[in-house]
Amino acid sequence: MTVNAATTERRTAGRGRVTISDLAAHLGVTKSTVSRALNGYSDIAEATQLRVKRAAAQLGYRPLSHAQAIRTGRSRALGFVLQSDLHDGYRPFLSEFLAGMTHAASTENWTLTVAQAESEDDVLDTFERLIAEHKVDGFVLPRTKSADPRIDRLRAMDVPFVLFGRTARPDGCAWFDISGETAMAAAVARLADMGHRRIAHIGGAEGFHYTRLRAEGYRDGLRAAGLPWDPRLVCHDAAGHTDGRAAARRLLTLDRPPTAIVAAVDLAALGAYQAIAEAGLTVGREVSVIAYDGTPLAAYAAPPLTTFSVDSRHAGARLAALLIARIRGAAPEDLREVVEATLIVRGSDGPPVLTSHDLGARLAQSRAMGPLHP
Amino acid sequence: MTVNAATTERRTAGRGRVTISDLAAHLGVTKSTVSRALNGYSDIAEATQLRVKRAAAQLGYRPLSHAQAIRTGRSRALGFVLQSDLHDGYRPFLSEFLAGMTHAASTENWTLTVAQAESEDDVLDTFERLIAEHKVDGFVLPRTKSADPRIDRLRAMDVPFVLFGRTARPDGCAWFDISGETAMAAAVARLADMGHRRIAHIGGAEGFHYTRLRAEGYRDGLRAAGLPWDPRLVCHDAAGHTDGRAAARRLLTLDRPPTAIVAAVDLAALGAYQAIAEAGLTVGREVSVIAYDGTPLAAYAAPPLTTFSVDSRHAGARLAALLIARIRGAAPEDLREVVEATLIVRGSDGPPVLTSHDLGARLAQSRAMGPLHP
DNA sequence: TCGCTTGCCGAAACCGGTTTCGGGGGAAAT
DNA sequence: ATTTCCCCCGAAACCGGTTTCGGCAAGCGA
Repeated sequence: MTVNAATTERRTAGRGRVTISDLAAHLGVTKSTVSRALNGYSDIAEATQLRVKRAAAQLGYRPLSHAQAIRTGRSRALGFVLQSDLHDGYRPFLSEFLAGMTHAASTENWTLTVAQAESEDDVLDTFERLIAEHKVDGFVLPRTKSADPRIDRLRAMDVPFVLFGRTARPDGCAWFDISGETAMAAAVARLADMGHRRIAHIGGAEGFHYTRLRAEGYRDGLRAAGLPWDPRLVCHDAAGHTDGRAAARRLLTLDRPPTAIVAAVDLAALGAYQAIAEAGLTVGREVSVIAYDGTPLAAYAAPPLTTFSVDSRHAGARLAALLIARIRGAAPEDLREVVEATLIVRGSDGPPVLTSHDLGARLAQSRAMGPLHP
Repeated sequence: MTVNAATTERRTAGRGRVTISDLAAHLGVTKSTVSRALNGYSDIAEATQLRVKRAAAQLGYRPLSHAQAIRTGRSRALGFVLQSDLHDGYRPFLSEFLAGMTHAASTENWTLTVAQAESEDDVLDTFERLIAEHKVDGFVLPRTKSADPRIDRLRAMDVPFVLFGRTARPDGCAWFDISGETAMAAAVARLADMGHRRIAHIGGAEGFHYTRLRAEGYRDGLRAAGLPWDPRLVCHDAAGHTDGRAAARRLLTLDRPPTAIVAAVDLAALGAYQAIAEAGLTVGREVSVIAYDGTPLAAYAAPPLTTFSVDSRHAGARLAALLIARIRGAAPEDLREVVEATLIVRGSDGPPVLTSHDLGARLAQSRAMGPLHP
């Protein structure tokens, strides 16, 4: 205290921030002691650790992550790169998702840096750059594909990452996901219970693993209900509104059309709405629809869409926590979580008012009389 | 070259990155020379600067922004904090906006770090924290209010910032904005040209400056068309679908109801759609609707919504560029841009099929007969 | 009593940059 | 020919942390 009185006088320049040297001088120890005490090194006496930590809290000392990074190579930053050539630019959940990630990150005093890339190759380059410049310590990968080049690259670079979603070759991967397969199966079960016998599936964009899982869930649901799987009832690669409309149009020209549709994504379902209306039918009566995503606007469709809601904010928060754990060295096998989506029952599903046979007849008749004479 | 041969041998450890020392050794100069050459100091000979820059490019040297930050206090990072208690959680443009910001930032080798706060006070605390820890050098402020506490705080802290939107007291502020006022005025002009004489306005959420500007634009449009401004025709504080529906319901109970509605936001317009349908009317015939935002889903409403589209990506890019310029010392008065929105004509507007008087009579009659007998 | 281990902490190097200071050397001035 | 000035650049300190190394003192057994 007496010896260090002079150095204690040294005023902190930068914005009044208290540095590790200030803290050390205040305590009458060296900054190396402070550093090791705060980082919990065992060669610092328990009592000293407590004293240092208490003083740090009291003086409001927070280490500069940049300064740490230069020595440790770790910047306490999570990376998130969004790929903007993915044509389904509609992401109402991004805001919630980011909020979850940054909230969870900030509780550990980590930050989130987001980058952007034009193409898949550009994403990989961005990974390289961000890692080379130590700007981030790991990545959260949204929208995982069954075969995902990003995973291969990060694995090769030995850079920590976590998936939002699952993938075909899961070795070395940590993830958080929402079970689209059980949701789709539950949707089929619900419709079968209502009396539907012809239930179609409009699948999501090809390549993404969730599309595969949801299609499997649809199949599982049929099997559990004792219904046959008919390839004519499943449509592939419907990413958006237009695709969904086209898919539903095709389904309604079938000899034995479906009386219910389970869509992998809300947007496709909303497209199907339009096709159903064009055919002179009413959603929720002649044709039931259940979808997945919980898009807010779907609540205002006519009729309001019955859909599975996902908690994007919670997903973001879990992913951030998992990634931090992964960076700290946890094994990826221990960092895998899958939760259930929750069904929001609204007005687009109900018992069939027509059998598939009668529905087919009615559609054939209206086609013969022209679309404007139902 | 001969003297430094030994030091040149020193292998780079960290991930094979080339450091300033590597580059200096390679060139046979000191790292101070390299640093000043790359930063364009005038006390380095032109020829040397060229030689250093060439070698840096060739060897792929990129300074570690952390290492720079510790001395300069600048981290080459833009801050963006999203406030998650803003109930209008629907932000389909966030993805585009972020893409624009990060793209522009990365061309200057800057990054974007996003944070999150639960409340307005929390936002201010987050500002303090991010600045104190030198994590960002400035902020982009979305959704500016007429009186915005964030602006006051950042002004007081003397931290650079730019607004997405304008504000009531613009001194010291830089901004990028899209002119909602001219858009609203153009909408009124368009409708007046079609023959509408009673044109209503459904205003946006109270407090946000864009709401005020769009309301002014509506008024300007009326004045230019020689139409009177009637307070009964303007609704306030409609942030979302529900508010928009309520507002339109009220408008349709007026003695002389509007034959056209200009909505400040798409969501409110979509709510109005529902109220119009409930009243047994058809959007685009008895009641025209023009809105603002360019929400993608509005293209699939029935009828497709005529609306003003904003280029969120461009906005993000410009804001990033402006903020970087601001941080580098440009005067805020020189960093103000306002661009026009572009009208997307779809199916929700057209000449009135009924006068306001006749429409009022018809609505009164259907109210008397009950809502189910139009 | 002595030597040896062990616990605890200080001194100093280090990370990768930036910035200050000072001096060598060539050109212009005397 | 000498002085002066200025152009360049090297040497070293510095930013705020982390980590290595070594040494002092207390505790232990012999």
